[in-house]
Amino acid sequence: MVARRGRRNGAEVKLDADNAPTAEMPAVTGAAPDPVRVKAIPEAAVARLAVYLRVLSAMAEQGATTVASEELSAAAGVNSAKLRKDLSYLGSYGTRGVGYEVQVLVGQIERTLGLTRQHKVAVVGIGNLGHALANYGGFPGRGFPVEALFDVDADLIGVPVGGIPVSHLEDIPAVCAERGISIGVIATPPTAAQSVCDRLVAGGVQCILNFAPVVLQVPEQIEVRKVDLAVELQILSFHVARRAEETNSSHPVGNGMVVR
Amino acid sequence: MVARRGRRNGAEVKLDADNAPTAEMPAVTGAAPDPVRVKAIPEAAVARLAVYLRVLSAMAEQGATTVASEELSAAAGVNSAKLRKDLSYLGSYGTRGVGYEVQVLVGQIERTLGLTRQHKVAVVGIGNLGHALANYGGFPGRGFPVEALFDVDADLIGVPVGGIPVSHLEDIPAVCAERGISIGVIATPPTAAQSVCDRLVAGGVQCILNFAPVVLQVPEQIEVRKVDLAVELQILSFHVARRAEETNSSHPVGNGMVVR
DNA sequence: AGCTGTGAATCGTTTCACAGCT
DNA sequence: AGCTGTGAAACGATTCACAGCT
Repeated sequence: MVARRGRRNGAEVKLDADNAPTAEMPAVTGAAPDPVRVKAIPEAAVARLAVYLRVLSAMAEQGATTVASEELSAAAGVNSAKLRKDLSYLGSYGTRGVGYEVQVLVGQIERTLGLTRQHKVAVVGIGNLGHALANYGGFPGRGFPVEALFDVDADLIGVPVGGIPVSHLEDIPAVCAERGISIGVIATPPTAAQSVCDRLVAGGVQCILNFAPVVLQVPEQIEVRKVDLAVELQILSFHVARRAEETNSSHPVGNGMVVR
Repeated sequence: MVARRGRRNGAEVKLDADNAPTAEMPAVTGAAPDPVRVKAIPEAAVARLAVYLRVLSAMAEQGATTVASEELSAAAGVNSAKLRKDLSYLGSYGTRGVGYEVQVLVGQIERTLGLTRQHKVAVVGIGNLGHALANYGGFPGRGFPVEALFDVDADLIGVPVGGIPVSHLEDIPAVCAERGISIGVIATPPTAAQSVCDRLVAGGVQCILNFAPVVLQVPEQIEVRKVDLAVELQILSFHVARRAEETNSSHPVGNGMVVR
């Protein structure tokens, strides 16, 4: 079966934990009533689960009780094989010949994504973007209440935005710790981002969502996700350029970029 | 290495025989005078090029003239092998034994990403987020000037935001066509997003950056990128949950009551 | 008859490791 | 001696295709 190959000789050995994406390993759990443990879900699948969840919630609201992979996948913009594979990471919650029960799926995805508890959010940098984020007022569906706001601007300190008074950057560690913030959102100018990040970490936040265009340095147990407007636009720009090049496939060179 | 490239990076037709379980034929059949195209840059690499570009620009500002892969990769948060591979897609612009010339690299990346020309942007939905985006005033480094704003709200029509007067959603096609908008940014509530998207497409935009939590349906030549706050937070939530599970690996924690 | 769940094949990305140039 | 450029190996994600359940 899974042949395991040695590695030549190099640094770093990544302890090959056997997580074949589909294997029924005899979990070491004793007589656990609930098969919760098992294999890791691929990162890419996690992102899609969040999308499925939204689509399913919408369907539930419209009274759907069951849904087939074909239908759900179409609504989520993926193909059905991928959808089924993704859902299979959760366990077997579908009914062959029928489909999935919407409510069951919603529950399982919420459990898997850790949405059965709240995650308090702090927003740092109350400029245009931070303001917008703060006013979102408890991001999506209640699970992510914004409970702290920070900025450097003296004129803003104490002013409530979306119901929460703004505190000073220096108080990040204390306030985050005190309020039990678990997610920090950085919406500051790039120059301030790293120091803000350090303070958030000092305050005990576990994850950071970074809107500032900088690569943050964090201790390895902290999870960081980055949303970068400039990068998104530049990727789009690349595609426009590529399309233009393709359409008038007349000037293949001009600048010396050639076949490899 | 005779890999043959399909036309497009994403979609592309399958010309694969969908039968013989183990039979495999030397793919590529009638090779027409297929022009040898420039090797396409992997999608994943494109996103990183944008990051390298920013880092390089910062280095240039501080007077650096050359940089080695080790240094640049560290600053960009990737490893050096990946960096070198990514840069190799642009061509050979480094000097063995020395490194890369910062200015040369900046120029090549800009050219590759299509940043040598401007891409006019329209922002639709002037709520909190749209307002923030509009005020960015010509996104990153001058290459993406915001030149049109739209909303449904009658109170907003005509009011200038960040220097540009807001127009009505209905005028999207006409205004976009007239001003030569190439990128549309959707910052509306989810319910409006698809219709806005259709109008942007009608107005001739080639790419869409979608902040609304919906899966957009677009003609295949339109490139869409999505930025989804809820999804980002839920991914972070997943990691918090997984870490918690790992730390206390024994207790599935009963069954949390929920919130959502 | 229909649809899920999943091994196996395929495809894309990352990493290794070293030849080749400076 | 040092650093790039790159085949090839390893890894990871997606798609195929069908066995197995309802």
